[in-house]
Amino acid sequence: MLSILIIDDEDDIRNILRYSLEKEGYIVHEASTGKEGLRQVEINRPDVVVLDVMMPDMDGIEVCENIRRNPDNNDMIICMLTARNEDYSQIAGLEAGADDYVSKPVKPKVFLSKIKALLRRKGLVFSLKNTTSGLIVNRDKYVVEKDGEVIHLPRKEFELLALLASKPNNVFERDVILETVWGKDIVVGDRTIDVHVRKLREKLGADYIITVKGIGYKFVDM
Amino acid sequence: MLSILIIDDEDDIRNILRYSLEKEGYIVHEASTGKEGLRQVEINRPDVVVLDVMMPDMDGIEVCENIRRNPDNNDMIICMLTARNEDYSQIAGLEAGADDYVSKPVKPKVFLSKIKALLRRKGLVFSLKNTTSGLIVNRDKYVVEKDGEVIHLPRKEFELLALLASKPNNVFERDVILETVWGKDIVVGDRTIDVHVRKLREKLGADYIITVKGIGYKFVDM
DNA sequence: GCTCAATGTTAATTTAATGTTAAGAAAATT
DNA sequence: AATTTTCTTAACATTAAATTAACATTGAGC
Repeated sequence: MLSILIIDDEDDIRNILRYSLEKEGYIVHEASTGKEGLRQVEINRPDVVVLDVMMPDMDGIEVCENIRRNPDNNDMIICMLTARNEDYSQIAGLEAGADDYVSKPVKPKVFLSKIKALLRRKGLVFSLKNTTSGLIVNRDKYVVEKDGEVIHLPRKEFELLALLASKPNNVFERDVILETVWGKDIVVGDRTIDVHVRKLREKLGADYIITVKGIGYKFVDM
Repeated sequence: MLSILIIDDEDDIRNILRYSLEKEGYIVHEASTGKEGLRQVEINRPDVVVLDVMMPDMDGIEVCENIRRNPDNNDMIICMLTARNEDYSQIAGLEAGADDYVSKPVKPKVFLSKIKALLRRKGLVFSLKNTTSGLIVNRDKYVVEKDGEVIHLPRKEFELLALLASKPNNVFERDVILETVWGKDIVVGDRTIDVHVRKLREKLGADYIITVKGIGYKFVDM
């Protein structure tokens, strides 16, 4: 599961970001000062750090440089929050080792798409784990791990499972599944999805995928 | 009744969307240019604006910003139409204040479910959460939660409950229920609604649904 | 307290949606 | 090109869900 650390002194911002991120299934940690942020970086080793440039105790740039000073944190994605039109801090931030910046006021949707884009660039996206069910969908290796056992899945089956598992317990309508896994204007027969679901059920063993008749399918996380 | 304004220079697109939307009972207005669109926004004050990004006279982004510039339009839902894979315009659109985007070619069904989802999110339709009664109608998961217990409901039962619970204590006439849950020109026997109500009562336990003899039913929120 | 139309109840029936299978196209691999 | 793997289709089976129909009960208005 991907974890994200938010370092910002404003409670409101932290809450907004936490809300958006958690809704998408990320694990969120918070820090309200630069110092506390650095501590958490070492403790929690987040995949992404969202970092406000302007903070009372320590400049975001400084925090960023501090994080980068440790080579172990090379893979950590750092995204700066800057006040609108602060050209200088954006450049300084990137110079200090940030991967991207988002200007305030933060719009959740924009923010999320940036985060996702960054994760995608780093190849981290969708390495998502469904903790309770013990199933890991590993996009890097294009493989699913079930209790240590590695299950290879063909593309379509993998994409289908990845989609369903991206939001456990969420029902995906057949339309949506078709659009996402098969593509916008690809027309396939009525039974195609079912056959793929069948194969997934066969390979995964337990009843991870539930039919919601008349609507679609969902991946259940118990 | 909910009204929707379509701003797009392509006649075909407008016609397709108009058709889908009107079939669902929305009031549809059209504009073929950005300028005309802005005029109609002020005149008709639609609940939803569907906006093409690429238009000859005025960029969709620009139109979007124009709409948002007026705070009265804050609640207006803006949905962008973008060409396939135009990541940039999607993000730009969201930045400009759009709520969501649909990529072309537009599939009516997908389009409709997005519009409905947006309306739902804005609380314009089906607010779906019945606080006092401790019953949550969760459309994403397509289940009803009662004190933590999840109850799966078949489609018609779910839609029926969702409708009734969308306005607690409001009486829905049988006509209206039929039209909404079953559809405009579907004819079913006299007892069909009753049977569904019976099943809901059975599954939900308490008397959430009250009969108003001669009129219809209502969901009571105690 | 009758009456009757409206609604409740039940179980059988019908329908629509999905499950299953195997065969043969398509794509990848070799 | 040959082989293997993956994907799609089509025919048929199965099941959940929706509907009906027959009969029971209710309650508003007389």
